[in-house]
Amino acid sequence: MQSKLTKSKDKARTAFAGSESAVTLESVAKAAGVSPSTVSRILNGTAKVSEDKVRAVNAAVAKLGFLPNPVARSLARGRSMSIGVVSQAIDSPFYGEALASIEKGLLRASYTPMFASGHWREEDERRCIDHLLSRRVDGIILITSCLPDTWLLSLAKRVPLVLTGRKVASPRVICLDFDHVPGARLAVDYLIGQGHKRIAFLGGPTGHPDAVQRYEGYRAALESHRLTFSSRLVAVGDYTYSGGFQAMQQLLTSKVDFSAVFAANDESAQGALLALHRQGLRVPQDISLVGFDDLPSSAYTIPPLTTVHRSTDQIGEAAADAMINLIEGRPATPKHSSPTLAIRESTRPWR
Amino acid sequence: MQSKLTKSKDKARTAFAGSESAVTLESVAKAAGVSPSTVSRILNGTAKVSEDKVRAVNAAVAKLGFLPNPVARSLARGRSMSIGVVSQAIDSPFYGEALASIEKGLLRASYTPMFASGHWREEDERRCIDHLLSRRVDGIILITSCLPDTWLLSLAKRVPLVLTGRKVASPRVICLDFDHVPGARLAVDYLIGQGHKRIAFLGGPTGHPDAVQRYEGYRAALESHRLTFSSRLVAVGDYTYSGGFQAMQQLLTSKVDFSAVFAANDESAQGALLALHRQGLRVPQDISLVGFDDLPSSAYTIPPLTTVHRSTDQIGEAAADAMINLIEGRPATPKHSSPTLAIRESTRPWR
DNA sequence: CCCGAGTATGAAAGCGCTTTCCAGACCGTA
DNA sequence: TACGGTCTGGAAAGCGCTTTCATACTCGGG
Repeated sequence: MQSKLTKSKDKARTAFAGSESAVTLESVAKAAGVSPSTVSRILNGTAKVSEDKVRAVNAAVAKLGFLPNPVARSLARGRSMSIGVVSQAIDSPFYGEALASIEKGLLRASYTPMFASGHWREEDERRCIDHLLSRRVDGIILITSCLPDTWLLSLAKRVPLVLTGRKVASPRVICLDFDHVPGARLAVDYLIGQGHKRIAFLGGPTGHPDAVQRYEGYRAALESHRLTFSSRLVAVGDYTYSGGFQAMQQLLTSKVDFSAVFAANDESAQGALLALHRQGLRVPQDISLVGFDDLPSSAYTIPPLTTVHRSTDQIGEAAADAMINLIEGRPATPKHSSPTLAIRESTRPWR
Repeated sequence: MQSKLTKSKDKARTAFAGSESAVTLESVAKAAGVSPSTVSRILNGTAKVSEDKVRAVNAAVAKLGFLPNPVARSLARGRSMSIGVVSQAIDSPFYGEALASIEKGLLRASYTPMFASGHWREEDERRCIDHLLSRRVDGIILITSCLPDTWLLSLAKRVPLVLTGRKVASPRVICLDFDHVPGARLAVDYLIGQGHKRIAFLGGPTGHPDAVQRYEGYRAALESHRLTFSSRLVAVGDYTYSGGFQAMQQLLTSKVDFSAVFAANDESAQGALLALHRQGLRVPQDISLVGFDDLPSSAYTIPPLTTVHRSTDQIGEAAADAMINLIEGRPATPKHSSPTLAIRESTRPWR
């Protein structure tokens, strides 16, 4: 009854945080008849406080709908409880998913993510890192940075770092392997297993670390099956639809012979799909195609795309966990699951 | 033991903030031989200060590499210079683009966006609004909220709001029209202009404000051309690929007759595309299909999708500008550009 | 019954910046 | 020369919280 009423009201207040226009820790202290320090101690569990005071304070907190001011808290503690997440494009389909899972992981530990995008430009990336730093983030997660290692190393002196797609040795840095090499191998091995011998590679932007690793995986797979590599079978895209489209066209006009294509990401693959279609080539009857990333849309292309799948959920949460462990001084053991191949309808055995 | 504890704690602090520039406004003041207040005044331009002191301070700032601590600043000013942006899914292709442009617009005015996702669930959305509020954002941009108007109205009492896809009358709220109705009309008008008479509608989730408006546009277009509406021509999707796929299948198995389909968003349309393909129906020869949103991928579907295009850049920046104007008390005049139809290859005249 | 070891709690000192308040310098005018 | 007014810039009081330091107070052993 009474309690029920109070409860629902409280909930509403909290919901709007309307409660706190002026409710401070001090007012709670006054209401509870204790000192601010005691309230703080109770709220943070930083010291033992007698049962009755705890009750009094909790009651006051509930009654006033007190919500600690994180800004003041940050200032006092010297930590902002927010961590910067810089990716290259917040609106990229693949990274979008990863960001969503980072958000989830961070929030769970009550850190707030601050997203920023580097747009594949060193300068932009540097600028937004500066911005995050000025906002006093407690750590930065860099999703496939394009900055040089040395720069990152010195950045690590200012703030703990989690980064993907590269190895930088520092106690304040955790590197997450995104399995580009084994993923690419998986794809190409599969094609080879299907009897394909002449497999083209539709690469990502040169210099882009991910792209380089996927290329390496492609070459490694060929090599381990003793298939000769030919640079004529390689076309450079830029990870976009249009890049994939153009690269495919180029491959087609160059008259090289191939029966399968491994595209370094799904966006390229989808562009390639259209280019093939325009040439009257059927997938998979004439050409087999494998992508990388398993975008949500890739299950709905025509035909549905066979592609390398990684659990973005796990990736993102691993990144978030790694960061939190790093910050809180716990040992960080980024575990990760291996990539798998989502076999759909864009591939078939050769001949 | 005791010492060990202290030490590890110390280390932890260093890890967070310790190593970074301990250069504060006060140290700048000292270096420049003036008082902190003067430095603050110069930095913020809040009062007139003599030329020589300005020079001295600027020199000191440059020399020490002083970067004001935004946390302290927020606490003192009572404003955080950050604004909350809640969308339903940070990883949705369409909203992703909008978020990117909001980020740009906000950053330009040196506000920081704080993104959060509601996942189309009232509860989640409420929770993340709470979170943003507790972080003391200066305003909140809600991209197609699913919360009731009354709730938003009372939220507006706490914090200025910019919201899309609905009308809520309040001086502290700016509503941005995302042109769902005219956009949908555009699409359907086009199909009608092409001679189609039986046009199916592949809707979004019921109750979703955007979806409702797009549906309205569909009906309005039919009506204005005196085409009779039939509920049998309407299938409900959920804005996802698979939803579109299923809805299309349902439409197909229901044996209604139609020559064209208007899908309420591109993801649905792409799902529908596959469903049609599976049935051996060709687009556009057998069925014309129009989408909505013009996702980057939509130019690369097979066939490339005719779809309603809106300038996400402008939308996002308009939202950002509106928010900033609202906060800074300037009159906000959200201007917007009309949607256009990107005519590609998924449509053709009837018969 | 007293003394030292704990312990629960309050007072107060920050965290780094903004802003109010006030004193002194400087100007013009009578 | 004196007086009101205008400026400039320093001192200091916050912003709301954490944390150290100090102070009563409890308890058990000698």
